[in-house]
Amino acid sequence: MTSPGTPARAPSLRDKQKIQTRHALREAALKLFAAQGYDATTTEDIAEKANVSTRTFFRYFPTKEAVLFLGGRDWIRSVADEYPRQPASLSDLEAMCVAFAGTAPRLARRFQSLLLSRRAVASSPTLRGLQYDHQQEDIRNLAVAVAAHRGLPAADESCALLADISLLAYRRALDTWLASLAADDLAAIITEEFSRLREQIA
Amino acid sequence: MTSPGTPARAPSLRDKQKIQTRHALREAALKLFAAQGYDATTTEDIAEKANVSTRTFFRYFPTKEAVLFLGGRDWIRSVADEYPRQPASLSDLEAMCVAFAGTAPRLARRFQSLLLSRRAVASSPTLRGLQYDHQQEDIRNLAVAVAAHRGLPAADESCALLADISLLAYRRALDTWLASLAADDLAAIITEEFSRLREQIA
DNA sequence: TGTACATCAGTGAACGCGCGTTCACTGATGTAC
DNA sequence: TGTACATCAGTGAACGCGCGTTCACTGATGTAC
Repeated sequence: MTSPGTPARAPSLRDKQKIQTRHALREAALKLFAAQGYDATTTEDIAEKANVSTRTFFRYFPTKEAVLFLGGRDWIRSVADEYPRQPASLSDLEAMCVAFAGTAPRLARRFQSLLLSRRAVASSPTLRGLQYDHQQEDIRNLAVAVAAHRGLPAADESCALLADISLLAYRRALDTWLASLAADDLAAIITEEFSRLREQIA
Repeated sequence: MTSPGTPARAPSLRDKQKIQTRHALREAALKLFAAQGYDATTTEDIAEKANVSTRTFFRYFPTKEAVLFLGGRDWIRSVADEYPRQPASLSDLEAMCVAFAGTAPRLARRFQSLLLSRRAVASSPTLRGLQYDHQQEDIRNLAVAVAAHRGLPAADESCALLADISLLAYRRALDTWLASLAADDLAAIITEEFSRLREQIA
């Protein structure tokens, strides 16, 4: 929201410290959640690890949940952007597969933090619920991209279904990848999962 | 767990009262969650509506979450039983579709309570997380049935994927059905969703 | 460049609230004889 | 069938705990001159 009226000043020292504090809280929370579990970690623990007071925690995040950054909102956007650019010779699903595989390098760089995040989510139903919400949002966003590509004014059931299936395949690939504990060949795993998908439906 | 050593006595008055109390708590909770939301409903509210003390609530359920009965564990079992009985002339996915459609009448009878449950789940991330967990369990159970049908010793990735996709289609059908507020033709909606699935993959 | 004031990130302490537990008890139901 | 005792569902009150809020404050950073 950098409105035209607000010229982007260079970040002041204060701004940098704020960013630093926010980052420290996020990082501390992620590590603690992964290590001890979400419920076993108090906001006090997080604040302490980030070297600020509990009170400060709540100045940065309205709730304990909010400290976790689950949404890859820029990530799904890049998939949605990539999808319509695929050649018309590919089927819808093939195009989707390529679009997802294209994000693999970016994800590979976040491997460690994705692992921590996964462990954190595994520790708490609430976090699984929030992750589920993000998935639903991803489906909606991707469905809109599919609709646009098909020249439809809005996403219909079929667009949403394609998005849903594709994200399912992607999620399964991601799980396999993270469980393998090897930070490479995510793109290959994604491609494999999509072809398995075609096999099972045929 | 009716062990052979414990002959099933006729339920005593006490037993009946216990069942009744448990049922009253479940019912009260479901209605309150659907009406006011999960977080806005206290265990005290539930106990009061069920005409027992708060203390008694926790004698029946270890946590507030536990009062909701989200799992259709007998339901997924019936799908899993139905699936291998389909004629070999059907494809895996067609067989799955028929197996799911077969449970439609049973679900139609629970229409009202499913609607309430859906509204409750919509009100809280925690409940969505628990529902997600049940979905994962359903996938595993169904995958085992697929494996058995295919003569495999254990469920592999392909079995799990087929189960995952099928449940996805089923869930989408269920959503459409519940959103339509019409308690009939669930089987038709399921069949339609499965054929849409085939279209999108082809 | 230096001074005076304004802003604002961070803090401490006290508090409200709901979940879930512990303890000591009551009274209805069940059982032994 | 009737009495005496045992069991156990339900209760009230007090408490611990962690999330999240409110209030009043400090001291560092930013800005106006």
